[in-house]
Amino acid sequence: MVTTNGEWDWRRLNAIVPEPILHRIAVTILPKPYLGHDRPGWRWNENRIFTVKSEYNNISLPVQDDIPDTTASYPLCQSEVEDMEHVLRKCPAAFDTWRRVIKDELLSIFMSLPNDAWLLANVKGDAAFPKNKIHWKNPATNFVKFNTDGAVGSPQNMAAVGGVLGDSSGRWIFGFCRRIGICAVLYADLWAINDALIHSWNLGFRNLEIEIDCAVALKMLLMPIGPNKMADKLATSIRGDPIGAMIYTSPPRVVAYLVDLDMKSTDMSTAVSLEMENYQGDLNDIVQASAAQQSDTVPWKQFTPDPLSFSSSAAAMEYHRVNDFGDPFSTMRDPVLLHELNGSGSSYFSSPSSTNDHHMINIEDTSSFSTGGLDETTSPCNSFSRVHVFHGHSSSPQPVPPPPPPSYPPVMGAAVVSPRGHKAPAVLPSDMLNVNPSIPVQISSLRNPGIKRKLGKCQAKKVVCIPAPAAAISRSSGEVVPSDLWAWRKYGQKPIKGSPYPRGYYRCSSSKGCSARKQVERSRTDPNMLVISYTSEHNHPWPTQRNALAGSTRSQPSKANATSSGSKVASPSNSQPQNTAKETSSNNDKKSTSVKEEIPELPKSQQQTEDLFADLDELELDTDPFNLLFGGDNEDEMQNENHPIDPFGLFDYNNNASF
DNA sequence: CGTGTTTGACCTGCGC
DNA sequence: GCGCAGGTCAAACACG
Ligand SMILES: [Zn+2]
Repeated sequence: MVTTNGEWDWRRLNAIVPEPILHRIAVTILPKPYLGHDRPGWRWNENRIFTVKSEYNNISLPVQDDIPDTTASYPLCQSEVEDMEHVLRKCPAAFDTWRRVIKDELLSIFMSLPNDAWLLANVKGDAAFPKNKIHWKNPATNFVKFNTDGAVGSPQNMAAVGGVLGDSSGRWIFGFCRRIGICAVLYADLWAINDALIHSWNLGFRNLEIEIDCAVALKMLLMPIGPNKMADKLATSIRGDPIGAMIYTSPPRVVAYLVDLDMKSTDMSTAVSLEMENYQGDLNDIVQASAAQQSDTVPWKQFTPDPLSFSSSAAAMEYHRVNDFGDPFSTMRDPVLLHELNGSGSSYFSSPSSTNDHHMINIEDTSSFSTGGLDETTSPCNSFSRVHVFHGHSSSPQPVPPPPPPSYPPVMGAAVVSPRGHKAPAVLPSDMLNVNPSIPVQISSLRNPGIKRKLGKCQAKKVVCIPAPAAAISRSSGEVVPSDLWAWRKYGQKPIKGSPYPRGYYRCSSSKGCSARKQVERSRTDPNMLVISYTSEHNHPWPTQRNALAGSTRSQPSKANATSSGSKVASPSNSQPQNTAKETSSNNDKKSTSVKEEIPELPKSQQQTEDLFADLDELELDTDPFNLLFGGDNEDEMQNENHPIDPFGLFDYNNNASF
């Protein structure tokens, strides 16, 4: 079940192990040479050696096991008291949350309220206890800070991790997210920290502050290092191939908007703080989107990870360069295309893009695909086209050139981590970062300006390749084109010769005189990829108010069934009911109310494998424990308080690679 | 009623 | 000029 490389043999596992188990296996660390050999141990004793005393303690005291179950919720503390009050209030873990949320001067009163009054105050969102906002706190000068988070979603405990890297002035540097499989929140948090450390290392940052929101994970990481300590085991061994990784080296859509505000603002401090306050929610979105979206990248289905990247900074670009040879994820088996788009700030497509990377891709069947505007030579989408890089404007601390990967056995357990809200900057000496050079990522930002673009009328056309949202694919019919900050209105759909998938035509609907257009179609060579072609520029800023959802068609016109056979525009999906995907997300709140655009569906045969992940999109709803805690009250509060324009209320994150 | 999609008809450019 | 293919228009329809 393990390959010669010491990794899970997904081909064999896939044949005999049910999918839920595969998800759990995915987050299970295989023995590594530098971690020592696995050996059986007595779980009830700290040194893993069986003693009668330990067994007596085990059977006589209801003490929680110190190794969290990978499927159940982890024990927040070792307290024997497990009544409601303890769980909600007095448990150190719960208290830590309240301490961060409730204003300091009211905390003692809040915690001493009688149970019913306390509950009532929470349920009603009592104004007597205004909640703190959780702020981004900039790291110390010359430091960068990684804000990491792990989330576990409702179906099957599918977990995802994400992180956002910012510099001491609050600028976005980098972000990532990926789905890791099935595990507990604690494991997800640890994975997130692991990923953050690796990314930081590869970006060349050595003065790193990590902020996590999981006190238990922090506690584990700070445990003394010992051969049999759980902290050592976990902190030094949580690593492995990413399942589906998304890398953001420039702010995704929404954050980019705030970065744009930042650039236009004369009050830098205000703008920056606005920007960073959104990182919190954005991170959640990233994590959740990762869980929901990247389901086609699980290792047992597709033996390659699936990173996406949005580059803005020199540091990030350097990262890509570095990743060509030194990244811990470099064992990814398939080359990854880095599709690069010119642009700056909000104007992602402000200049003609001719920087497609043809160094690492295989262009298949070019001739048959290049029948229209979406010429394959201008849209290098194929099965390897997974990475997109956007040049942004945000500056970042110049990273030191990444040294060669350290030799084993470095120890990560000593990394200084601060719980969210605590300022505990710490230097991570290079030898404390454990980077596994056997798992590099093949991401490249090589430019090839020599590629000539075939343009219709000397009109700049920018082509983006993005992975189609898996959740949408899984549905039996209508799919969802990932929305971006712009409002698009579909005005046509045509079958394209040589491609089984029709092309959708969209124009900007937020401004009447705007000539911006976009075309969306599936890549013929990789149906999991969407080719989005943008034409013309918007002549207006981003819409700050989303149009009403009215008009979003949820069913076909009745005559479609009768006439589709003879229709010149008949598409393979038109006769299918198209309501499932939309209605699934329609019960979500503001995050999913953006305009959805229908895109051609996959053939039935390809849908079947995707159906296994049909429920993953529900991860978007309930994975944020913070929202669960406050029932959305806090979200409204945040919007009203400090966000003159709240992109999170306008745009969803079904896919954040759509610009 | 405003906004959006669907879809047949129409327009345009291109090759022959 | 003709046919083809891609792009656009706009009427009909859907939805809240
Ligand atoms: Zn526009």
